[in-house]
Amino acid sequence: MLRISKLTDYAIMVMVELSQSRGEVISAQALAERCGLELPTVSKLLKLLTRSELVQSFRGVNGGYRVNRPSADISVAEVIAAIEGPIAMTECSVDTGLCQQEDNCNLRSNWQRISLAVAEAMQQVTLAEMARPAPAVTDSLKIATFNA
Amino acid sequence: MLRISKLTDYAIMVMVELSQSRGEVISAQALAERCGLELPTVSKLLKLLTRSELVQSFRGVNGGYRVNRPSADISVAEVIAAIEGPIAMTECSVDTGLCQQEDNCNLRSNWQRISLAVAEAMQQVTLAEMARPAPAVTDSLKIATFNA
DNA sequence: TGAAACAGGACTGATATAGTACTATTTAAC
DNA sequence: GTTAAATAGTACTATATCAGTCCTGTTTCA
Ligand code: FES
Ligand code: FES
Repeated sequence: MLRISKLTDYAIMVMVELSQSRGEVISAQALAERCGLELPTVSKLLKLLTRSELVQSFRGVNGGYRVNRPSADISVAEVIAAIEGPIAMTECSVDTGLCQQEDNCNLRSNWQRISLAVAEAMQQVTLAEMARPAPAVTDSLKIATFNA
Repeated sequence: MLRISKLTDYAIMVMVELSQSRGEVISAQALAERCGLELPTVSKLLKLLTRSELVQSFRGVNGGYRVNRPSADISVAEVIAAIEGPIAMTECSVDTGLCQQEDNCNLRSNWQRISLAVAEAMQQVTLAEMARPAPAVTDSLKIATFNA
């Protein structure tokens, strides 16, 4: 299904929530409640998001997490990359020597281009946009995803 | 990493090989050899590709598989969909009621749009293009995938 | 009738994901 | 200083998915 992991999905929810209170420090606990997720899970995500510097953390009493950039400046692609690593459809899209097929196969450069196109598509969607429902997708468009 | 499964990768290899001999019937065994893959694996893939009518199968002695459409008319997206199902980033992109978060979360319509954009990116790449190496991806572009 | 080839499904081992738990560290308030 | 609140880091386990294989049946041609 070419899907993002559940954790990544949660991460988007958390980031959307956080970025709606830009500048405010919010604890993992509070975020978990607002998003309807478990604390340990949210906690794990926030650690990853902190490492990627998408959010800033504050330890100690009254600590928590904060996002500095405006939500319109943070792309979905960044959040995905923070949780899952590089947006790459195959091992070989990231670097040479990683794909088992590399000897027999010269699809590598093409996979790189496809990965790039996918990454760009997701880079154009910001958290600000995610925060409000998009116009419904029509059935005629839906066909493109090869839904049954 | 948002990657396609290995099987899907193999499927593209097989389809590229097959589509380069358009109209010719080739056995699973022969395809396995040409692609450097195991017969049972290739066999499994070809069954799936047949169900999606991307290839046509012929049973019995001298049987095998054939592709009818020109390689320039078959998109990578179709092959992915044949192996993995709909191109959808989240459960809820496919249909309502499938995503656990649906009560708490109104990202659904946005995920649908993103899935659509991704699908469209891959629909524009044909097997004919996959068959020959693409121009190298430059480093400046590579950044878009958030490689380290 | 027999061999070549696909169809369908079932099974197994390996791998990745999801979720949790534990310990250490930092900070503010008292 | 002590305590409590909160994050950091890591390790662990159960589960689900994926990859790969195998078996049995069916079709077709020689
Ligand atoms: S798919 Fe990675 S080298 Fe061909
Ligand atoms: S991500 Fe599926 S409903 Fe929100």
